[in-house]
Amino acid sequence: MATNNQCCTQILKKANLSNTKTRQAILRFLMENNGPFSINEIHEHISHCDCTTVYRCVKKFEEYHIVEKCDFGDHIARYEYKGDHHHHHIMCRICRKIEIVEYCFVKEMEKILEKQGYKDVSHKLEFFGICKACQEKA
Amino acid sequence: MATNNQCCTQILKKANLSNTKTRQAILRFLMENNGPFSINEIHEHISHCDCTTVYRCVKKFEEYHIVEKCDFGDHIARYEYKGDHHHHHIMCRICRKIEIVEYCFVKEMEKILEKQGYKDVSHKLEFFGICKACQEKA
DNA sequence: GTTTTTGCAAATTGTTTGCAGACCA
DNA sequence: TGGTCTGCAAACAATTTGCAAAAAC
Repeated sequence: MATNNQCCTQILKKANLSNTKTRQAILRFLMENNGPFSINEIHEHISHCDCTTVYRCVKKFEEYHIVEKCDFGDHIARYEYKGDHHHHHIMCRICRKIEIVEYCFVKEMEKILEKQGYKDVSHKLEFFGICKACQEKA
Repeated sequence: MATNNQCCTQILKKANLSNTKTRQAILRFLMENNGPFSINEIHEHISHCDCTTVYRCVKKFEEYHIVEKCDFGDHIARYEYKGDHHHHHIMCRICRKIEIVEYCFVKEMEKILEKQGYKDVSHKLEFFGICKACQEKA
């Protein structure tokens, strides 16, 4: 516990973010539990803290690349501690439970997930970049 | 024009959806213009029709697999006519312009998109399925 | 003529903003 | 002490819902 708090402090310090109790609590929650969490899920696990603060903190964390925002197309932003290894997620279309997917090629992954017991697997893949026009403007 | 309307009528009939002017107009707009469009974009191109109706129509269309919902993580749902060929999209992080991506392997695709002039290409890939627990409940 | 769809207004939900007081450096 | 962070309330924006009138079958 002490070690985890120290770890959070280090991360915040490294990013030049001030080290408040709330920020520590949020960051620690995200570090100790893997998988993306909604603002409400984070809020429920942090004692005495306003939802607004959670919004503001995770936004700051995202800005400093400490956490990553995930989007599953249900209008709910979810945030995940950005560990060192690249992975994707699978969400159950019914219960919304999220699990981690380690593999990294699309069609093959779908097959593997089906072998693991998921039914009707599909995926959403979107790319983001900066287009030529915007590069020239900048 | 007449042909397109006939085509829309056929699609609606096939899905057992009643064939109203508004539905025809929305479907036709989506069929004639490729790429995903937001509710507002659709609404702007349809004459004399309420936004609510657009929401309701595209939802129905989605339910009947006539259109597909796309999500780029900006809290705006976009809908695209579901043609026969599988593809993905790339959105400029700055101007939000969306283009179609034909290739289908992630890391390779990023490289190809960079060669085409996009900068800082990244992607979001999420899977959806029905988990074992939910299969058993059903 | 019955059912479905539409338009309008109001409600809902996730998220953001403004401001005064509390906390951190 | 000076600047940043937090809590609260109010604002916002995308989407949904309720209901009566209009259109489709």
